[in-house]
Amino acid sequence: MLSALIQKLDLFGPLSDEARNRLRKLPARLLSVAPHDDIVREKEPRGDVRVICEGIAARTKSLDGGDRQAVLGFVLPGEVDESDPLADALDHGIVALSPVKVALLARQPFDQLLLEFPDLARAFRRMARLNEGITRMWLANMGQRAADRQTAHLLCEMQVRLCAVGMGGADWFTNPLTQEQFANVLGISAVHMNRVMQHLRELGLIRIENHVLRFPSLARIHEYAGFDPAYLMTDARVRAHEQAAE
Amino acid sequence: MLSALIQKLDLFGPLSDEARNRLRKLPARLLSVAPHDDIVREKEPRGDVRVICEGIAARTKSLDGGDRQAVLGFVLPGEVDESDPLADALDHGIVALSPVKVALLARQPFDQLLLEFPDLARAFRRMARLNEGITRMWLANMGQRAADRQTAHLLCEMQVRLCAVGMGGADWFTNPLTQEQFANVLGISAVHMNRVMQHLRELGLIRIENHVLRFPSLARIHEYAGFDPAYLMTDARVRAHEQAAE
DNA sequence: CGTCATATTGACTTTAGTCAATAGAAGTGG
DNA sequence: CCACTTCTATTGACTAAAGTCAATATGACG
Repeated sequence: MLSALIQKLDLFGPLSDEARNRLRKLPARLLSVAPHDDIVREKEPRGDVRVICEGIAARTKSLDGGDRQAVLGFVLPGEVDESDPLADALDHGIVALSPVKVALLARQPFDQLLLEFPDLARAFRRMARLNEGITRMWLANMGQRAADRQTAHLLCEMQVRLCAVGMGGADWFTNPLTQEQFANVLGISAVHMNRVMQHLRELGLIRIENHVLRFPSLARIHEYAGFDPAYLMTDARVRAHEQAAE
Repeated sequence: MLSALIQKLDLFGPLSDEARNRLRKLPARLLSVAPHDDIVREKEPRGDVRVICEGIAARTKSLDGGDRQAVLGFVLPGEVDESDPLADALDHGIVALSPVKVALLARQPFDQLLLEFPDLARAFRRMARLNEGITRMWLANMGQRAADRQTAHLLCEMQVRLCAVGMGGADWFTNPLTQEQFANVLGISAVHMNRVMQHLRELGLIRIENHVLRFPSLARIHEYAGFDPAYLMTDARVRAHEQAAE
């Protein structure tokens, strides 16, 4: 049930077998959530630790008394509801974007485990730090540039991240989002999102068949988007992993 | 020299006198930086810890090979260059927005001090967490809403934060930024920024004399901006402080 | 007094939003 | 498997927001 989490943590600092086993044995319940439903409501008092096992969710913050819902980032399989599992509370909500399976881990034994295994706590902190970097990149990407560049950048990021959780390959990924959801993430209208997608297709930067989004040329869309995957730390994590394997 | 830092840390978790003294005695140099000059360059290898003592700086990320420079957040007096002082490196630069005085603390003794005084480390972590919350709020605020609301929101935030470092009062602050800098922060053009400012003045939401920006009615601009100061944790910090004083 | 940075204005272009309608795809019950 | 509903994608026409270019004030300061 927690294999996605364990696999991901492992990339951030190899876990001992014992930590791994203890994590696996934590009291947990599995929950299915339909797209558009809340996984954690904003301002909800801190409860169980939520681990996304399957599907994709988004961190959201509602504005203007609920009129708009800003998307702060994605939560992918293997990630937890709080960027820092030791934080007091969540200042934002989490909503399912696709059908999602969530594991609920009892808070108390979880916290206990982090105290017992500093390596585990460290892996979580690193994961949190990666997410902060991604948030900063989103902030830089959005608001500063034209919608088509933003979109291209987002797609590049999704390719790398979804690839890491088995939802894609070297130049493609299985797209879990509707255009309306993309629009919401970037804060633009759905109509405009549609036109941007067409534009990217006309430029030959993306191709879509079924729900597979493919980049005819990685180099070209990276260039167009100004995308440098360094901030996703894929390399560093792979390196860490390889070291661990030795 | 480090009084701003110590005062701020104190709000996040009262420091022992010893921690305070040791912090004060760290090997340090003081540096003056002119507006527009770099305090930390992006991708610069990790060096001394920089503490802003006076003035205001911004975290920035350059896009499209240096054409644009996105602003990720402010660094105010008492804050350090890295949100988490234990992080490996900085994924962004820091540039002075006004004349700034920076203290450079030798990295090694600083790290050592954090290990010796877990309370100190904890205060830094809390400060980092606050900054993450602010970044998320910026992400939500920008990109989603019209420029005049964004601007109003930013001004509300600045009032609270600058007030906390002695650059303002209950309904005003000494504005350290030019309109061009504001425009850059919000990712809009300087011309549009100017028109937005005029609009806010016409609405009676702000008033400017010399470099003092005043809100004729806190309630009205908060309402207009959809601003809720909770994310700045001013209350929590004040409470923590009061408890400490007992 | 002259110079430089900052703020302001006007005219015009581009980007994105809104409204409304239509076309396609996917899913459901019979 | 088909008819039907519903969600998703697409299009056109029009409006509003923001950018760009260029000129002109306004102010701070040596």
